[in-house]
Amino acid sequence: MSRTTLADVAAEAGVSVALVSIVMRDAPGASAATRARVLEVARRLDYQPDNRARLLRSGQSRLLGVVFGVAHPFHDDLLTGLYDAAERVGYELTLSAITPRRDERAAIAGLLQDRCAALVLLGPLIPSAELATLTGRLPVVAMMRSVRQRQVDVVRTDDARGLHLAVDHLVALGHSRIAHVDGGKHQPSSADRQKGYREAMRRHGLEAYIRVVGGGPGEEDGARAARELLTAPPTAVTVFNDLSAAGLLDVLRREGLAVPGDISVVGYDDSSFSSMAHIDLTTVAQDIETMTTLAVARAVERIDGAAVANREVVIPPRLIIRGTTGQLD
Amino acid sequence: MSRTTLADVAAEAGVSVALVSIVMRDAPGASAATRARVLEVARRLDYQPDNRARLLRSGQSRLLGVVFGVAHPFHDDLLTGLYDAAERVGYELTLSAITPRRDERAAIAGLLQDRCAALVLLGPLIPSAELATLTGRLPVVAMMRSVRQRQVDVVRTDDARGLHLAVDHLVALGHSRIAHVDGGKHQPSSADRQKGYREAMRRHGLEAYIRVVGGGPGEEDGARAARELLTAPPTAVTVFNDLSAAGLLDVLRREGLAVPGDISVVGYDDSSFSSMAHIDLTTVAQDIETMTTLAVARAVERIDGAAVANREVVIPPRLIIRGTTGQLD
DNA sequence: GATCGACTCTAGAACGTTCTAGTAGCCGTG
DNA sequence: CACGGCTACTAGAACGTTCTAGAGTCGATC
Repeated sequence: MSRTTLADVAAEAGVSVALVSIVMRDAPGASAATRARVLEVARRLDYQPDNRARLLRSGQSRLLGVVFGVAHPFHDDLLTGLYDAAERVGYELTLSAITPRRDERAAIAGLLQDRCAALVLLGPLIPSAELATLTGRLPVVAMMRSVRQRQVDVVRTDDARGLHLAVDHLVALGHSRIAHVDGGKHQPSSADRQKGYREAMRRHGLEAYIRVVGGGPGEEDGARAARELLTAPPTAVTVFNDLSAAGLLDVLRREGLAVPGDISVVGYDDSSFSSMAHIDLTTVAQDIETMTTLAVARAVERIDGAAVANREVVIPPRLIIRGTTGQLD
Repeated sequence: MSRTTLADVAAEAGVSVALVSIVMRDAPGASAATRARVLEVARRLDYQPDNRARLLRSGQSRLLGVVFGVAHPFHDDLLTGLYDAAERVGYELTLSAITPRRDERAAIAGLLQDRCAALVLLGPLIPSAELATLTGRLPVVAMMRSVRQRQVDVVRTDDARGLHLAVDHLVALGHSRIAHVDGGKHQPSSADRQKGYREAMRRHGLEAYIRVVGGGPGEEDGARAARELLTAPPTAVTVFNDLSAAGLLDVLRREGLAVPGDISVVGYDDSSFSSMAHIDLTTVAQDIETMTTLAVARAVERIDGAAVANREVVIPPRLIIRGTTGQLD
């Protein structure tokens, strides 16, 4: 388990440590001949650069810390996009997970001592004041949540507009008794989505039909909401997210309601599983590629000390019409 | 964005750098009085230790690299357990994800230059020879997959036995026409589970009823298998994993089959979503806590250079009986 | 043939920490 | 009072890298 270092390679190749460093970094200052020879020796000795020493010396880490939650399938989709975006700009990602027994604060603390250059938080739940104090130490980009504090950058979907799209679509199909399953008070984007729902209903003159049932981010929350709805089923329902919608769908179908025959359902997120044939959920898509690209770009701008014009970027959502919504008879 | 270092704290507190280091590490060699004073100054200057420098100097990194796949919900459950287990033995975790555009090799390469002390791989797909070469550099523990090469440690569930449990349970309920939905040739544990199914069927004298349909690890694979089964439905089916079982269940129910009335279904993994009321899946549980604890323990033993008696640890599974299996009329 | 510039290379300091080897003071013991 | 053995502390090297400053070499230019 002995690590070969620059010094080993240098000794073997008969050159200085500095020169080997130059070659490994592909920096100018070495002849083609020695470059080849050093590379050959490095390969032979199975040299692996030590990132830690490298970052320690060079000061800047080209490393983004990402906090995600194991309970959120949609976070997996975002991680995929973040890896792509980071690679494009030459950054690495370090991940820190939130688990049932490891909260957001612990996840963030883990990243802080890794000296990453900036933090990207997926739907952070901690108070925004706390996020603001973090910015004293490094740039912070919050995704999928708005933050009042001016120091924190935000990249999010226009969630109110997302629910406008959903309600408009349902109204166009002839629905008026449209309910909304909420995301619960712990979900940052929950309020915006509910607000969007209410606005859209009012705009269509349907305030009399406004009905919000308590829910949450998980499948079981949707299932619970479905049972509550069944007491007096509406003809359509918009749901906080896809996972919750999946739970709701399952209960509805099991109780013998046809979707979309008896009731139409719209989810939110366009999680990768929502497109699968057997779910086939009409949903509001967050533009993952744009969001992740912008979040990474924003983090890098801050790291580079660039001036940032609009600290809050709001991306328009897209309605994806699939099989869970249909014309009202 | 200026980070305060040990030297800053030392200067402010009027002591040496070494003493501050002692205090921060909670090591013996400082009086209670100075300890308190130094801690106070550190807090006031908002000192954060630099993990990189710390690890660089102390040689051993107390850091485990974990490779997981964003497409596998069960991996999220394992991550949860791994975090717990690592914390108990005083190790940290660095995660590296496999995404649709970032393969296992890339994920591993990312961890290697972080100089983590060992690698824990969740159901690795790369050839075992390649895993073996990795062990030249650092200890490697593969979970949920057997590896012939002697250098690689393995912690896995006794998958064959898992399917024995499932088949035994179904037979006890009166079933004989029991089919198995496979995990596909890319899933390492697929072969063991299929083998277990065949053995158990034979043991019960049911070889005539053996029927294996092609599947895979995802929800859509299960849905596809369900459509294939529908041509001549068996009375029970064992499925490669829970995710696939969920897809299968959905298609079956949609086609009007009652579960477990017309057909019983057994999953595998006991993923967190399988216990939810609306899925309520009978399944073979992998013992997450034991597996993750042992995987971490094994990694640590190797790091410490301890001799390892049995390099392959096989954990017995447990059958969790829920609502998708029932007596055959 | 001296001077310049480009090119290749090297010595040694730095990054922020831990570790080794020590120094100084103090107390108890014979 | 010399000695040993604590306790509290410190100087300085070390970890593996990058970076700065500069030293040689060589050919071209004046």
